[in-house]
Amino acid sequence: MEYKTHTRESLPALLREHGISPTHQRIEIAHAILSRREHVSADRILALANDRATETSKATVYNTLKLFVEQKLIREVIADAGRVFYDPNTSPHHHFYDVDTGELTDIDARAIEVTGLPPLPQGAVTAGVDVIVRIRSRAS
Amino acid sequence: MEYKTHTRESLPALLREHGISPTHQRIEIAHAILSRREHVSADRILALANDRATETSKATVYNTLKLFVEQKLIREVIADAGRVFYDPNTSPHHHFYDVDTGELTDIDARAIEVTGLPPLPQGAVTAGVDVIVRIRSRAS
DNA sequence: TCCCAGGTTAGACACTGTCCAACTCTTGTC
DNA sequence: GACAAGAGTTGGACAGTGTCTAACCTGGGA
Repeated sequence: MEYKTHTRESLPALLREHGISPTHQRIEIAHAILSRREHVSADRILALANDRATETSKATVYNTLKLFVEQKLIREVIADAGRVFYDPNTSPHHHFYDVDTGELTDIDARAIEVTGLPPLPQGAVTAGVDVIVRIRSRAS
Repeated sequence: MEYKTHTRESLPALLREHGISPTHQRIEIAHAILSRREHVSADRILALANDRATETSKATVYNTLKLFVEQKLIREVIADAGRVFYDPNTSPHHHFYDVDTGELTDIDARAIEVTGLPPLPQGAVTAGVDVIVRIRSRAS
């Protein structure tokens, strides 16, 4: 489970490797996600992308995130109702989700083993196995 | 993993067992979820509860679902961004989620084994482990 | 009967995400 | 460089899910 560090300069090449033509906006968005080890929401990415000069619209952020996910540059994590997190780490791993703070933390997939999965329904194909360990940090 | 069958007549007692005073609306809502083996969304529950004479408002449906979850009468399943499913089955189990159709299916927890969970962060308490196997049924 | 706490309600609101039609930018061709 | 065509971006309207609030109803005890 490794996070690579990316500078704005190395991003265009990375995007191209994933079949994405680099534009100003896409570089800002990629930078917002890939330059940190956190799991960020679309909301937050929109804010981060507009921290610098370039103005990036909400529509572009959503279009771009969808594109990045399709091209496997980032991953979606669904842990919370009504908010998707984007994960810069595409290697197989799972998550702790702190119900109280909304914080999402990685669990190395090599640590966890999921055994005994029943056969899939007829004609179905696995698209991914997500393990989310919900935790509470506050006494409540 | 067993589903009990509940009639409208047996529901008041069940609600009371869970510390919930039974009202017309709550019985309708409980019936909407517990009389079927499916996983229903809040949306659908609202429609089902209003199938019969009693009128039940959106606010009541949401209040009641939250109450039922707190009192462990039903369970929340977060598989899809922007929509929570409610599960009449509270015994430990996991889910297949069909990304194409939105269908949610049970996997008996006894079948699956999750081993090697790393220690929880300081002071944290497990609130549940969810395994969601995402599948695609359509060739796409 | 009256009172009161708990339960319910409509409707306004907030938030996340989608859609659309117009606009701008990039790229390839001459 | 000039141009056209396609790709990308944009604001704003819109949709779906869920929350909040303040007023209202209801039913059980004194």
